[in-house]
Amino acid sequence: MFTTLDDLAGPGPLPDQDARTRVLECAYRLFYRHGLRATGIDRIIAESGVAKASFYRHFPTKQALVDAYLDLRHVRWMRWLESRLSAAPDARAWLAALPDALDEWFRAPGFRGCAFINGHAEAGTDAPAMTVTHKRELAARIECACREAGCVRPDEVAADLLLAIEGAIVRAQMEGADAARAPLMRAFARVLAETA
Amino acid sequence: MFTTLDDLAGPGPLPDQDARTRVLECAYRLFYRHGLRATGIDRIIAESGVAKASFYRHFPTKQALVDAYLDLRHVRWMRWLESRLSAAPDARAWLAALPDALDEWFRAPGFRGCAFINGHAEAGTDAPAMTVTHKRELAARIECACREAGCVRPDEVAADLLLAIEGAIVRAQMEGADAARAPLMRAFARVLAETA
DNA sequence: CAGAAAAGAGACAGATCTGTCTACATGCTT
DNA sequence: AAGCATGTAGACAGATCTGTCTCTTTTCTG
Repeated sequence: MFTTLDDLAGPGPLPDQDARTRVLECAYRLFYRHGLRATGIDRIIAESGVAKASFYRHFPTKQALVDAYLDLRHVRWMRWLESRLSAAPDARAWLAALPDALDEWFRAPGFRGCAFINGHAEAGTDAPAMTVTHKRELAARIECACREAGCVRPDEVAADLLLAIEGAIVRAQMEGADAARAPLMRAFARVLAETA
Repeated sequence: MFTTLDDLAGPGPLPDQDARTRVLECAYRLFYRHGLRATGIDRIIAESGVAKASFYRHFPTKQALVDAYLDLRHVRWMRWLESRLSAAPDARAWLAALPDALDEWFRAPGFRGCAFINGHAEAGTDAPAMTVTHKRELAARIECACREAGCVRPDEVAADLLLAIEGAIVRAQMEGADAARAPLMRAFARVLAETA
């Protein structure tokens, strides 16, 4: 079982899956690519080849579909990360390999930043809860690795690494992967050099 | 002439300014607060107290208004930054004072992240040019300070600082100013400690 | 086989959005 | 005084968006 960036991007066309899956996978692509507000229900219905009644049977409102999309994105992204770093022999190597994994993500075709940062930015007031939940779970995962690696202040180290990660995502989204790679590497090197 | 965060927020109600100013100031607040797509022309027209024909006389399309908003935001933000850091005696102090200035911004009422990151995130494909222009001008300004401060590789130092800044903006937007402050300070301290 | 659940196809409603248009008032300039 | 730019007020068009509803067909299950 190998999880790649393609899995993160979602499967291709789904000829004979059930309606809910087709809708969700279609929304998964369109929401990430074009944004939440820019993607209308009608378009999702048309491109997923599903009847309108079927859509509203599974997702009572658009917001419900947005939430399901963010949930799925969170699960896939975390799974991709774990899979991508599963070769690391210990927590220290896991942390050290993070920048390379992110750089791969930044270079993936169709990369358009973090779905949760983008969703949060778009929502204005009252952003979906999953946008911040995702970041907290990522922070918790990193902090766990820091603790395992024997850092003296794993919470601070994790916060520092997360700051660099968020910055790299934004830089890669706006200026391309090359603009993010070296600064992210140096930031990680500096932070991890300070700790045990 | 003193530029404060209030100036960055824009003036209050404008009873008897010309129509264009009222529209632009109203858009300035609504676009930042609620996002570009979420803010309709009709609402801007209603809240600015301007006739529809007057609006379209000054801004032929909504996109033109968005561009004018981003231009104005860029000018005000850069002016605010320069004013806020004008007390720094030299470039090194200017760089060292940057995190405190940003922290003030993060704590300002109504702070909702960077208008250009948000605008870029919302736009999906073909984001407004100003979103990336703003970041390039900020990067250029920081690099200039690094050069003035005698950094050996001002471009690299500036890229590292900008990465931390972007990360801090996103962290402050999603988790609040407290989550961004300490990591940003440490990131700056580390980067600047390495250079002359 | 019979009934129920799920799905397809599409009309429809009501709201909203961008943008155009007409009609009229005000003030400035020539 | 005449002309013109600017402003207000609001109807209107055409598109789009979310969500509801009806009717028919397929598919699963008891």
